[in-house]
Amino acid sequence: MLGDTCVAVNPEDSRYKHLVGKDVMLPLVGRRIPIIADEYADMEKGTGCVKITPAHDFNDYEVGKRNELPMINVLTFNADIREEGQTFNFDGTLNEEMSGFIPEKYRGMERFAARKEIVADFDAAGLLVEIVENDMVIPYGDRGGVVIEPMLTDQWYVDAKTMAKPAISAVENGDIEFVPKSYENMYFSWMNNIQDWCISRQLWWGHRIPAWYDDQGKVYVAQNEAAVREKYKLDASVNLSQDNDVLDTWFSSALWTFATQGWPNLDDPEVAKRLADFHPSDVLVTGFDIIFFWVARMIMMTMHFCKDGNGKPQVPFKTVYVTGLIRDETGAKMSKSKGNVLDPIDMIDGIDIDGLLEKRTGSMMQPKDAEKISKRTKKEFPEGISAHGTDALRFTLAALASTGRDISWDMKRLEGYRNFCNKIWNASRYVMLSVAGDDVVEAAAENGTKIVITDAMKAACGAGGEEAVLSLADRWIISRLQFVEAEVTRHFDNYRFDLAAQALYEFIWNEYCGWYLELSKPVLWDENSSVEAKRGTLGTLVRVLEATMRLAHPIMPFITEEIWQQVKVLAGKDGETIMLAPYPEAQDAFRDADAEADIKWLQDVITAVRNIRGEKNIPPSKPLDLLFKNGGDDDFRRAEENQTFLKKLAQLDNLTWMNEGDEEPMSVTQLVGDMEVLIPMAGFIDKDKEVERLIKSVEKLDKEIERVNNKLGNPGFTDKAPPAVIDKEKEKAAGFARDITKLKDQIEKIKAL
RNA sequence: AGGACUAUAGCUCAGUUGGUUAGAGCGCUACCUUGACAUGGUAGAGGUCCCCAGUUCGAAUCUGGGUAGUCCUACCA
Repeated sequence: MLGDTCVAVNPEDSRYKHLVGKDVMLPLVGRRIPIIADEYADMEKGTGCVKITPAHDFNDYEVGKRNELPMINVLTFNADIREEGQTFNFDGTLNEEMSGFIPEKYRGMERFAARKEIVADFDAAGLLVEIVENDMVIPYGDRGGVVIEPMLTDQWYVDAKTMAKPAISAVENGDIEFVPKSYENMYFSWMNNIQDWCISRQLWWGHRIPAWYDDQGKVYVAQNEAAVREKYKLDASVNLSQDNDVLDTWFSSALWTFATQGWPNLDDPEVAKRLADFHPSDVLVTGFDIIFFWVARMIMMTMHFCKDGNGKPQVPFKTVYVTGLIRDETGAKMSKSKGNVLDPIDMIDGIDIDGLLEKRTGSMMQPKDAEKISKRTKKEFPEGISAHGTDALRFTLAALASTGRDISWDMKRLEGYRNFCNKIWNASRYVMLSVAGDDVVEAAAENGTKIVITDAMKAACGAGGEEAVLSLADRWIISRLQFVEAEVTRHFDNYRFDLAAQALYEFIWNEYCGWYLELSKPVLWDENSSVEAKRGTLGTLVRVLEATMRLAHPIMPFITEEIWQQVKVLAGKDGETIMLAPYPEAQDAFRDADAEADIKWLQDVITAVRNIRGEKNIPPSKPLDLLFKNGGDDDFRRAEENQTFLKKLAQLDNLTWMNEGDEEPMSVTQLVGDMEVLIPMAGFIDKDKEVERLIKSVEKLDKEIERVNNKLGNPGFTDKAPPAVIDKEKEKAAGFARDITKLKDQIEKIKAL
């Protein structure tokens, strides 16, 4: 009421049209104020008339500016009523005409008391018609918890619209790229609607505003006081005092890429060189929630202050990699007051439940919150958090970092990747056991020392280039290593840390540990293997492990360094640390499509046998006989060449190739390509169950073949689809048909037995 | 209110420009103390790709509408 400078009605409001342009007398203060028409007044609300207080309300401020109304500041910095209102024109200059008079009884009064008093005085004067409940959202201060009152103050502003223009085009023309790209929309929508930026803050911590005032309040701006005196030719007789305000933290932060290199001391040759070398920088990694606050401001400020040799504005960085936020297991944002914050250190080192409770509730201001949080914490982590290690945490973050989405933290994933670290460690243990022998490895483990690498060990691995023969498995894993190297590199290049992590996981666990280590055993444990063959396998074990450690190092720095230090010499490498070792690069010369195809066949046969064991509940310890049937030349060759591998990994006694017309014993069958794998099971087989199992497979294939045939029978498909797609479908159909024929044969045979 | 994003297995998530029998890890089931590892091994079950319509020979994928959720911005005399 004390600061009102007009009454607004809606221009469409027929009730009040005739009053627009007239004045009313503001009660209590006796101020004469105009009635104006402004669409801000809502005809539906209340009387449809609303009083306007431009100095103490955001909306009213806008109305005031639109209608060029004066503004009257009636509050002190304590939010008490002033002795007299300060009256300004809409452009901020002092207003001499409108009175800022405040009745004596309100002067110096606390704001809420004054409000009550004014309502009471309205009532007493017979001016109060009714009091209506009105729900509204009022902003409260974070720190003090009191209602925030907008008011007029002097502040420093940056003309953001002007600065935004080059910053927008830098992203439009690709000088700066967001990853993922979709965040560019967010950036544009912010930059295109940018408001002038208030950069002054009333805090004690920060860069002080470089503005000085003389005793008359006249303002001078320059880099420092001496510069001010020189620039404005002020001698020592003029008293100068610097503005007490400091710069917005984002203003200071926006200087980061160049200020850290020594800007603005460009005359210093070292600073100039640093800027030339390191500016613009490459990649900024940040959360999407500060694209507005920081990223946009950095781009604007840098392009304003930094120019290249031709005067073209420099960007601060070329790529902005935007991460998601880590949320808790229920998807809620982590916050202290909710008590759902997980400290990375606790996941690395572990913490007991008491320590965790103390951490989460120790500094709570509200005791009732503390109780809730401690209950929740006890339920979620009854035993506290166990130690998982740095590498596991880092790997988990990489694996979960798919682009453009938040991460709901999953402790189970962390456990899985801790197990992965353990797996790697044990694989390296197997390699060292194979190279150095049990006694040496165990002695070293007991003493906590490294295994001393002898010349004999090096020679056993072929580290000096001694003659070696590679097994099929050796050639296969070397070929697969090329593949994973290329994959991981590609994913890193695309900022797909999740896919890089997945490729590493898949290769190390399934291919290297799951298959290759097992395939190395028949060679290493066979007394009849030649020295060269053993050297080939040992050398491959060691070299692939060494390269894999370098490949995984960015995501698991510690365990890879530890293992690398042990195996580097065996792999013929040297160097102080894995950190300085070159990153692996795939080499086409080491790719071996034949070896990959052969091993694929081997895996399929072994899996087929294991499948039969699983289905029929035959323990792995019981050796079986295996019959091959209907294979081609490749099948025959592969079976011949890989007898040792097959016997060891599938636990087989005899391998027999069936010829046309041979009597077929009662067997369980699996298909491997065109070939059939048979396990004779006279006496153990349940005829009905086996038939049932086979019928189920046939039914599944029938469905597939029906689908494919429908497709192929559709002229729309055969006319319009690309030939490659059609061929693929035809091939599929033929394959299904072959399989069905074989399975049906098998069903007949079993039924006939 | 305006804008953006998300929806795929019980859970956490992949699925590149439309053509896969829709994948991974965890969890689940059965079996296994085989000389790296039970923080392990082998095999397996589990999906109306939120709903509706459209485009197309063909849609988890593209378009429109709807539902649910998350976030940002603004405002509510």
